[in-house]
Amino acid sequence: MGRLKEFDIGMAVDAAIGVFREHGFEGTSTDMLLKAMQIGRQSLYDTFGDKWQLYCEAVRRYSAREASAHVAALRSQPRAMDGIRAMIGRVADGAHENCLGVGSICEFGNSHADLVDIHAAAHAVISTAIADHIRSAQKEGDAARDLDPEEAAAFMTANFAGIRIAARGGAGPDQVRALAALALRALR
Amino acid sequence: MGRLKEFDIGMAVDAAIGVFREHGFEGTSTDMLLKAMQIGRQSLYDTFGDKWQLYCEAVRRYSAREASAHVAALRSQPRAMDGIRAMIGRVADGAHENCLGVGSICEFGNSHADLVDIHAAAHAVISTAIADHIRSAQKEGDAARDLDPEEAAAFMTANFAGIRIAARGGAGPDQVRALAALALRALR
DNA sequence: ATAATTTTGGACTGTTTAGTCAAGAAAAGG
DNA sequence: CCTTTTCTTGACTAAACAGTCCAAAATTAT
Repeated sequence: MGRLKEFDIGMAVDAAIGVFREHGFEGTSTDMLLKAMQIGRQSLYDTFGDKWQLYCEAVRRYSAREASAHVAALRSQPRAMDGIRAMIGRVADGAHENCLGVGSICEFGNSHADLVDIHAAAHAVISTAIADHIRSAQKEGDAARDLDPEEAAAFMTANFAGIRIAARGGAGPDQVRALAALALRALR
Repeated sequence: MGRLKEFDIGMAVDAAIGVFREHGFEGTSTDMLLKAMQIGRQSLYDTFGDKWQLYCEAVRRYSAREASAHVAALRSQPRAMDGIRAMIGRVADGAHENCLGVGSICEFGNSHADLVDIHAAAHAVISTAIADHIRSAQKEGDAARDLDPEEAAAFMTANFAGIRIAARGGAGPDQVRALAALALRALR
């Protein structure tokens, strides 16, 4: 049944994620990818098809992981509002590293169907989880009753992007934390 | 004293802005620029130096115009908080078109000194204008007293980016307006 | 007019790009 | 052990890339 792959595909995609999130799709050459992934040229094309498919795979893996981390942070606290605080705190703490999701949307918008699907899937997971937590927080008396949970969830995810871009633009940890605090303020 | 330029430099830069804001720097080829700007190759290099300098010029022009528009919206209303509302409303209304400032930060972060300076200049204008208006709104009783005006201003600009990315990611006009309303909510 | 100066357009260059080809190396199944 | 399948390596290709060169055209100042 033939030879086995010498490299771990997950690891290779992770390395590709590292390059793409820093330089975007257009700013990344195949040579950069090969060096970072530590694989040969043909291995890349055999395994992933072409640069675009590898990019999609990277965005997919990144988004899925990011979505799980968001949800995990949400559920890490017994009180719903504390979970929301933990989630946005996690975003603030990691904001110094560029986000592949934001970069991908910024670079391509919704002009590529396959990419749109990937983003939509991750966004659905995150949004519904946040909306649920907003509803719980409303019941627990920590969030305003007049908030629309879906709108509030969209507001949170928009603020993730805003915080990350602020950080990429040079905002320091204190400023980033202040942004997170103000975003939470809109919920009460 | 030699021949005069046949094209208007401002117009040409505007055309370049249109291409750059849609495709980013790396995603734009010189041929795309020449076609959009309707000038010859040599004219581009004589007038602007190279692709990077043209890009910087485009970002500079775009940022300056955007900053003026923000400030104008702020000052369009007698009451400070109404000005803030008008400003974020303007962002929401134009969010369907991609922002070159956001795109530029997303693509290059703060890794290029010249670009950092351009962003810093525009950001300073906008931030101080917003902070001033927050202070006025506090005096007029429309904004919470415990807000730090600089933090609140940074929060607003971060939300501009968040709103624009949400729109680029597919959010419709209603969703975008909801995001703007929630951002304002954090101020009171 | 004419000379000086500058723009302009097109051809050109060397490099980098994404992607392919072909031959050899390695390992699983029989 | 040997065949078959797959992976790996490096050379290769054709196109796109940013940027340059040069001669012709155009316009102002003298």
